[in-house]
Amino acid sequence: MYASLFEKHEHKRALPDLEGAENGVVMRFAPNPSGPLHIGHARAAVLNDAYVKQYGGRYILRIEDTDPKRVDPEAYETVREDSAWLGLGITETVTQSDRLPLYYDLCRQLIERGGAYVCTCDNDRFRELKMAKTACPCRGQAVEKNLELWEKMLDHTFREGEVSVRVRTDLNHPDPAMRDFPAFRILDSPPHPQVQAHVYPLMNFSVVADDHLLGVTHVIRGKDHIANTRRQRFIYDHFGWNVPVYRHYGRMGIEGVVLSTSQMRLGIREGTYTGWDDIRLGTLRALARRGISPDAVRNAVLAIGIGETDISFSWDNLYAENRKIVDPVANRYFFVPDPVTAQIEGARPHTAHALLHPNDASRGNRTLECTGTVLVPKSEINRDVSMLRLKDLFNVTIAWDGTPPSFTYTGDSLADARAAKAPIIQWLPAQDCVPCTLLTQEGEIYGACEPAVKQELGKVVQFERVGFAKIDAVSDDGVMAYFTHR
RNA sequence: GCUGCUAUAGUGUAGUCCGGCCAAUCAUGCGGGCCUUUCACGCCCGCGACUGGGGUUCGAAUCCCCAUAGCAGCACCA
Repeated sequence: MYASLFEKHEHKRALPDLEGAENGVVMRFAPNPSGPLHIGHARAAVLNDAYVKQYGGRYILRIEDTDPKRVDPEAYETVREDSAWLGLGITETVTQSDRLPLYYDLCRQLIERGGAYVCTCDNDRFRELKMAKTACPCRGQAVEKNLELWEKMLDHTFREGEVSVRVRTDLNHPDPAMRDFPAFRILDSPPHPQVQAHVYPLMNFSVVADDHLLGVTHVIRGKDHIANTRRQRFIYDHFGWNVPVYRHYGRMGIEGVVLSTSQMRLGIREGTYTGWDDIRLGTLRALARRGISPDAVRNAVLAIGIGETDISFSWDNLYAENRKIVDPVANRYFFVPDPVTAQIEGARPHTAHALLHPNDASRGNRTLECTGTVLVPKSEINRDVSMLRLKDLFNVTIAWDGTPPSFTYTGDSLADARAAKAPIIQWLPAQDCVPCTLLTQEGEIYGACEPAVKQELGKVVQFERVGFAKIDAVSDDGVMAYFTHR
């Protein structure tokens, strides 16, 4: 199922080859369970996914929840749902908080190998020493002493902030970030929602442990991890493990939406946003609600690729991808924004038959009964126009002999309208239409649409001459739709 | 400040490793036209870039040096 889809993309946009991937790969997508996935996550998720699909292998969803401060209990499920929406070919899911004993065991081994020591120095003090390239007193402790202290960490002898496990690296390393970085710390609060613990690995340790244990062969991640990759290298070397192949893509600037989880959460709590799928947010749920297809997100992200340069995400490109997907399937309807009522003199009852899709007559058509009074967009009625063509219906002249202007039927001929260069506009029978609110990122547009739109709940339609819209809710009061894009 | 990375049109991207086939690819965007009872789709035409300066070479987007700009990291976050 995915194969055919993928080949279609692969035909046009091949990702660069990964070295050592010929016999298949094991890759992973490793988000924090702190909230729903957003476009930034989608890049990591889709890129890794694409390579697994290209070379074959396993794709691990690894939920990285080793900092209880950054865990939202609901996000475990949210992350899975969003991953599924994106169409990721996840073959297995692991959660780091389930694996604490594994990390503890490896930590003991690392200490035994002399690759780590337990440090009881004050944080600021250690920092000073680190900057001065000098060893702290703990660094010279015997392995036995370190093991003893490690046991005391585990048995609650120490409290938060009093002790940490450090990886022995190179104190003379030119980059201070490399020097004896921490691997474990104690966190007494808040409690972890998933597990009872107080000793937690830092990301650099748990990532190495899991990448090794799970057999990860290739890692594609953002360049904010370049320093971590170098740090993690020290741990691999202590254990003598094989290092995966890494690729670091550049920073992606995304304008116009909120991406910060804390900002989103705050806004939702305060009522600024309606929820995680508020269309002003950059979450995948928000995109879905607006009618962006997951394949459009995939294609847009794959087109960006794994370049190391910093880029700005292009909504235009995403919309173009989405339009390719949605245009062939979206039914067309009339939506009249900011409507004015026009009574048309001399109009006998007409029935309009408009195609549901202009390029596919087999989909059938919709019928609109005009009895003489119609709704038209206010923006189309101005003194520059003397004649209008109501699309699929007939022609009307406008006379500005008073306020409001008067409308008169002037025949059915499309050719006449063309000759007069009359604008062809959408309209609705005044007696047979429903209120419709179109929600855009800029604000709400009030109007009316065809009653048949109610049957498109959950789908993307095209409001002719307005743009694509996702039908979000229908009720006796009318229709709520989200503007997707033009 | 220290450590490192990157630099092709408005945006994204190909080409850079192994210099000539690149007066630079594709997509998107924008402008114009055709088609069309939508300002959608489709088709055609056009606009638009190798950060700057040196050097090597018969020849440089591609190699070297310098400059500039941007970014990342320097957390008991991931």
